[in-house]
This record gives sequence, structure tokens and C-alpha cells, in this order.
Amino acid sequence: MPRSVSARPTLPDQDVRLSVDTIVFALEGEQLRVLLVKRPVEPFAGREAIPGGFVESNESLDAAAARILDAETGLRDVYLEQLYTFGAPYIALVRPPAPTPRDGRWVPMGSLGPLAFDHARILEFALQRLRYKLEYSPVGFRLLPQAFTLRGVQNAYETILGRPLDKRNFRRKLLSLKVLKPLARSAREGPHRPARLYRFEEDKWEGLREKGNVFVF
Amino acid sequence: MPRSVSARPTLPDQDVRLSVDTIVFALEGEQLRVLLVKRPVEPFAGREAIPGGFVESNESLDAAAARILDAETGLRDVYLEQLYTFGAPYIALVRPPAPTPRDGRWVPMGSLGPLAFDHARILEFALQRLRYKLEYSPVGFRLLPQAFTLRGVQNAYETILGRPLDKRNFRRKLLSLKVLKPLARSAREGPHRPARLYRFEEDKWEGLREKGNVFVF
DNA sequence: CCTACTTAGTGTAGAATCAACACTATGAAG
DNA sequence: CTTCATAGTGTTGATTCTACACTAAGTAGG
Repeated sequence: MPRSVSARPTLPDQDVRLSVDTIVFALEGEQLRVLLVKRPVEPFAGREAIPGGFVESNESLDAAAARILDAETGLRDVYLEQLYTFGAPYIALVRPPAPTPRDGRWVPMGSLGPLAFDHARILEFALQRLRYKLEYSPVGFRLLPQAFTLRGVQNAYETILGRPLDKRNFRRKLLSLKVLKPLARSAREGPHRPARLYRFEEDKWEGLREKGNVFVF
Repeated sequence: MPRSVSARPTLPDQDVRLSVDTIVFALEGEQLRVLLVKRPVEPFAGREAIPGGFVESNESLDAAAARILDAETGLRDVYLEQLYTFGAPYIALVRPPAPTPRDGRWVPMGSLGPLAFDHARILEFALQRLRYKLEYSPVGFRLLPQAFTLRGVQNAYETILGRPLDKRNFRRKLLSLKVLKPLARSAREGPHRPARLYRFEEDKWEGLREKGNVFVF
């Protein structure tokens, strides 16, 4: 299965090798300390760095992490955990109408068949990430058209989270963030009362987190 | 700088190559959909999979992700974000007394000098992770001795979070999780009233998240 | 044995936040 | 002008969070 690793970009061009870095924390009195080693070689010879090294062929990442940590610092038998379980780190979000892919097909998350590798687990994980991310970042709006209705946002959230949300509570909370700009035009679809359209104001979002503001449903 | 990538373990032994996988989400009506492609080659030929491919030498991960997505699905100009910013995915936690490393040295998080690569940013990120993780997982106890006092836990949390916590609120909340087992013995250090010792019960933690229980200070 | 010292350990009240809930307003279509 | 379907709006009770101060107990020293 794919694993999280890192490649040192400062390596010679020929063949990329994989490196694992390990951040070691310890508490000492009132301080949180981290273990650094001095690099004996270029690049950055002499600079302090997080312990890390290259994965050998046929070696698991877990094994490599343990081996390298031992080799570089002499530490062994410590609690070691992979910070992220999976290594395929890209998520893409597209706005509707979803483009028709030249190859591949769109599959509802609810009806996945058997997948290659451990891709099923990766997808599950990515969905989890997306859910968590909804709470503290504006990723949701990247899945919506530039102009959207409040109902549209709520639908998106409900779809992603997989549960219904209270309309009034949702609107109150969303609007209280003051990141949406009401547009002049309103949506006209169906023979019903059209809803107001909004636009997401990227810049207004900045600093919300610092102010302790979150967006949890 | 190191980047998040994944290695397909099913590759021939000789030289490991790097792959990037991209999960593409889109909303369609009431469904969250994901883009899958059929693998044309072994391993898992014919199986559906997340679009992904190998990074070329001298190619950045961002560039590789975009290139591969385009090549495999024809999608371009979508919002692409690296799920995790850094690729060094291991964090180790050691209990006091912190072992003396054969090489390297312990550095307080507060007084880091210049570091190799982008390790400063990685450390900052790891600390963030550790803080977040405190809230929903029992990692904190991995930094403490097997037997600890409530004050000890609070000190650890205060150190990691970098801010003082209310003693009574902290104890109430921690004990309400019912994951600590009081021990018979109590701590004897200093000429003062010794505090009760507790042990963390790993198994009691399981399922706390499901029950919607979190541990935020 | 008594006193002093220092940390352990405990409860409450007011504020803020969350969750549940139902009706009126408005535009389109016929 | 009536019908229909969705848009849009406040309040209340429950829960959770935060701020805050005193008594209890063990050790050490006289």
C-alpha cells in the first residue's frame, strides 16, 4: 500500500529516493522539547535537522523510521506513529457542473466497488479529512458554483457530512461568520420563490481561526 | 523541501519510484462523487483506482499531480490542494526521563535555531498536529510516565498548548472521560501532600469519539 | 507533638452556546 | 387572483463553558 514519505528535493537528479523524517517530542519540566541532529553531510552540513534518512528497497516505512531513528540518535523502543496513515496527499475539488472526464468515471461515494491497492481506505480517509476540513476551512465553497444560495451550501454540507442540518441554525451560523457577500441577483430555477445568491469572500476568511471562530455542525 | 508522496509497494524491488494520487471530489445533486479510473496495467489491471502516477525526476509534486490528473482523466484547471503540507509523517513520543540520545540533542521548542531544509515549518506543523491530536486522542499520556498525577497531566497539556488551564475544570473534564484508573499508591515527591497516581486505561478510550466525546481545553 | 508550609483536592453560579421547533413571505405559473 | 413550493425568519430550554476560593492532608522542622 502507498505510504507517507518524503523526498529530499536537493538530491541529484538521477533517481529520486525516499526519505522518512521523524519528529521526536519529549516533555522536560515546563518545556516541550524536540530532538534534532546535526547534519554531517551536504546539503545543509552542520545545520541542525529533524532526524531522517532514506528508505532502503524492500523496507517498510515503519521499519525504516525505526531503523533511521536508531541509527541517527540511538533511540529505540519509543512510541512511533505515522503522522498520516496514507500518503496520497492530493485532493481536488471541482465546481458543478462537473466536467466529463475524458477517461475514468464519476462514482458516488456510496456505491464504490472493489478498488485497486488500498484505495478504498484512502478514499474513506480523504472523506474524513474533507469532513473535518469543512469545520475550519472554506473548502466547501470550492465544490459550489461561484454564486450560490444558502440552501445550496446547506445541501453541500449535508451531503458531505451525511446527515441533515437544521435550516435556521445553519443559516445563522454561516452568516455570523461574515464571509458571504449577498449578490444583487437571485437564483431563478423552478417555478418557486428564488433565493438570494451569495459569493464567498476569500479574504474575509483569513484570521477567523485566530479569533477562535469555528464552524461546526 | 520534502513533500508528501506515496510509493507503490507492488513495484519491482530495484528502485523505488514516487507516485502521487489525487482524489477528485464533486457534488452532483445529493451525491458526493469521486473520480475513479480503470487501471490499464498490472497490478490490479481492470480494477478501478484513484488517478495516480509516478513523479518524474526534476518535477515538483504539485506539477506531477496536475500533469498526471490531466493525463489520466483529462481534467485540468481544478482546485488542487496537497492534503498535507509536509511529508515527514512520523512523530515519536517518549516518556520521561527522556533518554539521552547518543547523537543529536534535545532542543526546547521555544528556542530553535536555523534548521536544515524546511524543517522549521515541519516542526511548527507537527506541533499543531500534536495540539489538535490532544483534543481527540490520548497521545498526551504517551509523553507521561505510566503512573502520573492529575497535576502532571495538566502540566503536560499546558506545556503543549502553551497556555494555562483551570485546575478544577481540567480535572472535572479529564475524569469525566472515565479513562483513568486511580492507583493505590500516591506520588511522594517534595515535602508536601502527595497526589494520587493514575494510570491511563487504553481500552477505555476506544469508542469515546463515536460517542461524540471530545476533550477540548 | 505541634506548627508551618505547600500542594492536593473540591462546587457553584452566571454566561455563552447549542438544539429543537413552525410559521409567514414571495415569486412563478396557470 | 389562486395555488404551489421554496425562501426566509426568533425564541426557549438544555447544555456546556468559564471563572473563581477555600479546606484537606502530608512532610519537615522545631
